[in-house]
Amino acid sequence: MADVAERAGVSTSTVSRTLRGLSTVSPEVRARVERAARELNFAVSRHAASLVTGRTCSVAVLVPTLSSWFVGSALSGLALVLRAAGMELTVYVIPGMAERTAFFEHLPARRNADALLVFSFDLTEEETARLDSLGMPVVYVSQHVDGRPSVYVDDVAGALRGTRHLLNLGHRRIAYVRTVGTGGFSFSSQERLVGYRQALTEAGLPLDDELVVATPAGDKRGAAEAVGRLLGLREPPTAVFAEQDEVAVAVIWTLRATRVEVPGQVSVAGFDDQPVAQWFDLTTVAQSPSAIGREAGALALALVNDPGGDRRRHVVLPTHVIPRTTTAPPPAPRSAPEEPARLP
Amino acid sequence: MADVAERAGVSTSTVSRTLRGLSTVSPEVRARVERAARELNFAVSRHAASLVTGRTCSVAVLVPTLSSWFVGSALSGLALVLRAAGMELTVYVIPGMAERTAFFEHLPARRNADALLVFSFDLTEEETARLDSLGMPVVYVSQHVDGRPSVYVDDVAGALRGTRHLLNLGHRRIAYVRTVGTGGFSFSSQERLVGYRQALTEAGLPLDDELVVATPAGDKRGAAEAVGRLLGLREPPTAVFAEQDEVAVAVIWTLRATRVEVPGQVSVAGFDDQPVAQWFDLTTVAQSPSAIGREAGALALALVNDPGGDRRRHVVLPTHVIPRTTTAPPPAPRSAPEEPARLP
DNA sequence: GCAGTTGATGACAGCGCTGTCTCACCAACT
DNA sequence: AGTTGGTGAGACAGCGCTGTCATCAACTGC
Repeated sequence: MADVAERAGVSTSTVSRTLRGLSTVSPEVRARVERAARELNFAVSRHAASLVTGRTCSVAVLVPTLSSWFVGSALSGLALVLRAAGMELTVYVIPGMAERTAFFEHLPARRNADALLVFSFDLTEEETARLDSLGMPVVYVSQHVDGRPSVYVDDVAGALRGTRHLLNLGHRRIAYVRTVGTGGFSFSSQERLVGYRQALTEAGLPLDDELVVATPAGDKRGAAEAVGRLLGLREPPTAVFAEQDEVAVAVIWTLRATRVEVPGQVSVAGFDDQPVAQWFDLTTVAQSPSAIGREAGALALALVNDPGGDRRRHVVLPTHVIPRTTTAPPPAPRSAPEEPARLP
Repeated sequence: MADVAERAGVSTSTVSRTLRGLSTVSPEVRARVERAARELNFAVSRHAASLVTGRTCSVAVLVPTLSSWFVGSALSGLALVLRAAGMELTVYVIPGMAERTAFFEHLPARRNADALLVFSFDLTEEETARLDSLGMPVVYVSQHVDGRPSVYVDDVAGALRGTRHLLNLGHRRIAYVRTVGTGGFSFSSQERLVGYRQALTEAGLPLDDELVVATPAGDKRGAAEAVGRLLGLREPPTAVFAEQDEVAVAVIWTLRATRVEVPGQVSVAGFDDQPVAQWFDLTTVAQSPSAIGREAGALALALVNDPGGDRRRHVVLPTHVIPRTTTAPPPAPRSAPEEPARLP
């Protein structure tokens, strides 16, 4: 910076003022400084600046992985908002328990970021308390944490609407496929199941536990097993609502491999509207992870700029059903199809 | 840090030494300092430290998006290596041309990272020259840049092997589906096409331009058109090699919707081994983006620690064919199937 | 027993900025 | 002419660390 000052024939103070866009610099001087800075390829060191200002101009995020559609999309949205605000994005990836423990013990984000966004962990009380001690705004993404700022989609309403869509088509036996074993990465499964049940109750239908099966996400064999169980029921379902698109796709795959027509004999709907849903032309409940990222970013920035802001604010994002071609009215006869396999 | 020093009854120098794990601290003092630091919830400010050491302990990456399987997986691998080295990860997302121009004009990573990893952009000469001026190691990921460290998979060999797999099954009319319009995000399409051609030439087959069609990635309609063109040929292909799994899946989808059996009538192979390939049981050429990320991270760290290291080093990663159930020998008669649609 | 050596610790400058205080200068007043 | 107020610019301390040097005690060996 001293070099720039010398070249422009001013003091470092003036260079600093110019580069930060402060108003008390005359146009001629400003031009001189800017030219000198460009010629010397000068960029201020954020680190040195943050030492004085106490602001790091960067936001940290804690994510369980980077290779998931949800996290990737949300971070893309977040990055957009941050760039607009001149903030950088630092990512802490915590794939397992060991890393998680280490993170919460050392809290490396402390003093190295202006805010922290925590993605989809089922945090313990201790962990949230630990984050409180960070002394910076912490925004919880895709999870509700009481009394702390959170951003998430309305999973209950989404599953409710998705199930209603199937009910409106005339289905009365609607199965629900849960996912299990996502390893601390909370996928709101509880909420979505609640929405499903609510829709059935609303329609005056009984809650049949036989119709709720579970499978590990992204595991074809698990899905096949779950589907087999459903088809083997005395009164098999005419529709399946899957907690995630990935599972819905696996279900469709299995059904078609078993020569069960989708949607002719069984309708299938998913939740998320991942890209794969479009390839499969899958009826699904769409959420927008990039909107979640944007909202979370905006909330974090607001809290950074106004530390006295309301830290109990929750942002709940909507979902909407996208009807595509994997759902249709149930087969006309409505007799229990003991023999589900028959070709057209 | 002064607080910790006071509490432990030592000087700040000793605290610094202890917390950095330097050896010249007696065990008793070390224990005292560590306890004091824990009690006060103290963590050194990387920013202040970097001001003195000149090292930021963070690595920057430049990516076109975060919501792609490849980038996400590679970053996960990278994050792993960086965490092991105590480095942080700062992400610059450059989704469009405007952001790209701004990035290369201001080079915000300057002095704020120890190294930069550039993902899959088709950089101009000017842009690489600009990055050279950064004064820090720059590693190019998933692209070859002459004279600069690069990490990428051997796309030519991959496509060669993938095509050979189809040849070995007995196919002689093998189509290639390229992707277009990925907007500055280089997907090595040229190299893969080269490998495909090489395999055909090797087998003594002619290069028929009719058999090479293009479609936008992830666009079902484009894929349908491309498939339509192939099926409409006087002598349609018995196998399709797609540049990416996404495209392969779209091709299969279209084929099956047109009542063409896969792999009965037409075999389809992809490239990447994305998760969707497993759901479809798609034969594909597997690459490991997380290995790319790990290698790139390791290379960057090596260059940071040894600035005199060989900056011309290229790391080329292997691929391997995963035969699954979308490829099979061509239909026996080998007559030109004028009427491709027929059910079993 | 004393110079030389080793090991543990403290004092202090300074990394590259920013915020505050100060000052020179000029226009617009009494 | 003298005073005031406002504006643009410079001087300087200090943010929180680290690296260097100085210090001092406890040894070592002749």
